[in-house]
Amino acid sequence: MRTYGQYCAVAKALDVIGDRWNLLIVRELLLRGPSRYTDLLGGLPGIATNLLADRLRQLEQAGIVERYDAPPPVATTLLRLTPRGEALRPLLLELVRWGVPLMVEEVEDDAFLGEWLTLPAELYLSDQRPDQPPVSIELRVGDEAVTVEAAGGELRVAQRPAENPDLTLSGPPRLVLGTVTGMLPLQRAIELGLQHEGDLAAFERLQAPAP
Amino acid sequence: MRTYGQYCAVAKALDVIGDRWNLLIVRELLLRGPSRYTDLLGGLPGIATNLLADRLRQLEQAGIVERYDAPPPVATTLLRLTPRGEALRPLLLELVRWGVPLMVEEVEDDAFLGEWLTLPAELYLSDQRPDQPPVSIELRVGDEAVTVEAAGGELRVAQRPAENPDLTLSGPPRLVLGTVTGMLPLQRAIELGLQHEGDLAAFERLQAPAP
DNA sequence: CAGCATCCGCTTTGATACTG
DNA sequence: CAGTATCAAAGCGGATGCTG
Repeated sequence: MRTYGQYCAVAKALDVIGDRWNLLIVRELLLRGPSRYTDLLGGLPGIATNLLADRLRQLEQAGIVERYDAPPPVATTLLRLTPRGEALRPLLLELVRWGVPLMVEEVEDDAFLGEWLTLPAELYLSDQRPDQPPVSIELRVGDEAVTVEAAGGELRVAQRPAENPDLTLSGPPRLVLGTVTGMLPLQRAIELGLQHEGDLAAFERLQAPAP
Repeated sequence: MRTYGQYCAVAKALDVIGDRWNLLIVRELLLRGPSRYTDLLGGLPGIATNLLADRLRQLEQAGIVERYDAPPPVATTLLRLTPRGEALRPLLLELVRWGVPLMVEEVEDDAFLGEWLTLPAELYLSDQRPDQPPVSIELRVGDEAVTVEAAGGELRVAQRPAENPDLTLSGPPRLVLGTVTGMLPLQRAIELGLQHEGDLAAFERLQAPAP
């Protein structure tokens, strides 16, 4: 393992998670939970398969990822984060917070997966009206759906279509993400082409006042 | 610039700050404030000079670092963080938080600079007794000193010797850092060779209860 | 000396092909 | 499905040279 050779906590952390792709692999495992090798490959457009194999070995040795044999219905080897790996969640959220302003730029031909909406949703949305009855909102980009549910002050974000959403927002990645993060006011996003179906007031319940 | 090509905030952030050395350069500028090129070189043991020049250009173009001409007493070009660069501080602190457990391992022949104590000090120490009169503690490793001052609920950490410290703690990096982070109880650190001079109670005022 | 640029041997990456 | 094998191209670290 290549190391910076500095007795500094930042350098030591980067020795372990600073290599290219490492934090994106952690992102995928955080978002998807236990995953098969091939699922990770699918969630990491652009990675070379030998690199993924390599990095997983590294991360396993560093105690961030572990392998285990899933019981019969699945019956294959799965990869998951250890507690030490889960402990990277706050770091990932900080990366999101700092990275979101970079998302205003054009998409060109970037890859996009709906699951990538879940971290920003967790970071920027919350239940502002715990006293009100639950609401559920579906975010749609292409054929990928993310469900955001607020109930009793709790927010739950899941990577699946909603059953009876109070509101569905759909459109290109930039508009949906911009709306979620508050970088784009809802009305402005709609003017720019964000599709909506249902009760727009449901969204206001989730949106924290601008920080 | 090499990019992951993913429309995801984590990936976009790493496109900019994920390259080797980048976050350590930000660390140095956070710790030292505006710095000359050569000072950065000194604070980054192991970096190749061409890489530093390269990365500084990158960071400048990304709006994280800026150059300016210092007025007469200095009379040279200095490098400093832009507000966008300063905004990386919470991320660096998360890296410290996650990285500190890696510091229990042996030092081997890692480089060490006293300034690297300041981020952990900020993260792990705080004024627990705002009502009491101010205290000042000096941390010493070799000939490098860091001063931690608590007064009225505020904590200030500076990279210089203290004037009239209530307490001086000195010893090898592992003992001083272990004490600051609370990984090593004070008494245990002293048994292991941490030197102290002054009022040990001053330290307890700064130490937050284990989280 | 401060602030780089150039060259060079080595390692890492990324794309593709192939295997149990 | 879950990787390994191969190889060209890019990046890295170290040394050295150039310029104000």
